[in-house]
Parts: sequence; C-alpha cells; structure tokens
Amino acid sequence: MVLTNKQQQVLGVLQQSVAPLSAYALLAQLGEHGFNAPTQVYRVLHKLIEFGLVRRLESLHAYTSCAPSKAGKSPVSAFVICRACGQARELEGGLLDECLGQKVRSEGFALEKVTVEVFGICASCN
Amino acid sequence: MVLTNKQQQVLGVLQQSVAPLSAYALLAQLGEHGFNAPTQVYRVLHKLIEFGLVRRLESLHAYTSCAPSKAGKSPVSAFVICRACGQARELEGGLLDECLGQKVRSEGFALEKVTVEVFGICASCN
DNA sequence: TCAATTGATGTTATGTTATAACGCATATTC
DNA sequence: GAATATGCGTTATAACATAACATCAATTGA
Repeated sequence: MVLTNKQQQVLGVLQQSVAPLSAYALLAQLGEHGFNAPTQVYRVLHKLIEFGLVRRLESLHAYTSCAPSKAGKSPVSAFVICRACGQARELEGGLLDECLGQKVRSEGFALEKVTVEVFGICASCN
Repeated sequence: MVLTNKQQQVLGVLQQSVAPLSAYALLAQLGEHGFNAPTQVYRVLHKLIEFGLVRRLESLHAYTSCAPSKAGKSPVSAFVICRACGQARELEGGLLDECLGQKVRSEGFALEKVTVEVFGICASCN
C-alpha cells in the first residue's frame, strides 16, 4: 500500500499529535502545505481510514492514527479517552469481541463495525 | 421528576419512533407545536439526557428514548444498530462493565462514561 | 409582601463538522 | 491512444450544535 504525498502529510500530523485532531484542526495545520479546503482533508482521512491507518472518534468528532499494533482493517474501534489531557489510547479488540460480538452474533445480528469509547480521567492526570 | 410540556413532547416523539431521530428531524416534527429553532430542541434533549430518559447515539448524530428498563442515569450507553431498518436496541450495561470497566479501572483510569455502538444488519432484516 | 433566585422558554446569530458536485490531471491497462 | 481509475483543486452548501441575550413564571425567604 503506497501513500500519496497528501496522505503521508495528514498521517504524519496525526502521528505527531498526542491527542486526536478534528478535520478542521488538520486543515489549519496543513494550510501552508497545499490544503485549501475541508474536502481535501476529508478525502484523505476517508482513504486512511479505509487503509486501516486512521480511526475516527465518534464522540470527539476527531481522528487519530492507529496504534501501530492495531493498524490494519478491523471492525472494532475501541478507545480510552482522557477528558483532561485529551489522549486517546486504543484498546485490544479481542476482549470486546468476546463479550460483545459473540453475544450479538448469537442473536442473528450480522456485525459489521463496533465503536467503543470510554471517557474519564487517566491515571497520570489523576 | 416532573417533565414540562416541551419535554413531554420531545420524549413522546422519540418514544413513537422506531429509529433514533436527529435534533433537526425532531424540530421538523415539532415545528407546529411551538418549536421554532434548534436551540429549543437541544435544550430539551440535554435535559432529557440528564434525566436519563434519552441517549445520544454518537455515530448517528441522533437521539433515542431509553428502553424503559434502562431509563435512569447510567454511565454506560450501549446500542446495537441495524444499518438497514435503522432500529437501535439498547444493551445491558452490566456485561460491558465486567469486560471493559473493570479492566480500565484496574489501570487507574477513572471511568465516567462509556459509549458502545455496534453496527450491522439485524436478524429480521437479514 | 416583594425583592432575589432559579429554571424554562423565545429569538437571532453564529460556529463547527461534513458532503455535493464539478472539472482537471496523471497513471494504468487493454 | 481511448477507456478507466484514482487523486486532486475549487466552490458551494448541507447538517449538526451552541452562544448570547431577553422574557416570563414559580419558588423562596428576609
């Protein structure tokens, strides 16, 4: 999988950032690198998500690069998010698949995507 | 807990609807009952959420009344959502607290809110 | 009683997030 | 070298959400 320049730029900014970034925050940071409109950012984000390199945090309206170990397509997106420092730590999907996926599948539900977002205060902020 | 007229109206529409509704969809339905602006709908929604009668589905940007058995404040919001018919069924939080909450708490994380949204096709649509 | 407070409401304006729709350029492939 | 696929540039607009300020009614309590 080869990334284009624009895709590398967006991914790079996300990887540098400790906290997830909104599309418009990305646009602001990349404004001097040929990103002139939201569409450009969203296009790249959609691609990176498709590649499994980036995830969207629904409750934050923000995007983050995947933890290296989780990069790749997976139907489970699970994060622990600190309200104080903003950091988002990705969780293992396996655990969740056990307690959630198996249950709903056993009820005849064809699972496609799972979003888990846990909010609170992390150990270092506490 | 006594609800005002407006609060009862919004809750009523949500309870009639099989699928979650966006704030603007609610506004459209309530437009002839004295709701003139989004603010009014959001205000009521915030209150109903605070009361534990309504939940927000982050990934849908929509709102739904709680299953009666779950009404009341709980830090866990868990739904199984059918992409075909739009129905959102609320899950028991207990299960999730076991496999998720205990884990993150044991790591020193002060858990405040958990959002779980499972997407796919439900048994009857399949 | 009547000021003070509180909570709900009405209204206008604005901020934030995301997509539609179109055209152009480049690379691949048959 | 036409056809196709993919990425990119641009303008406009849609969809979701809040800020800020005014009004009104109910409650409270000196």
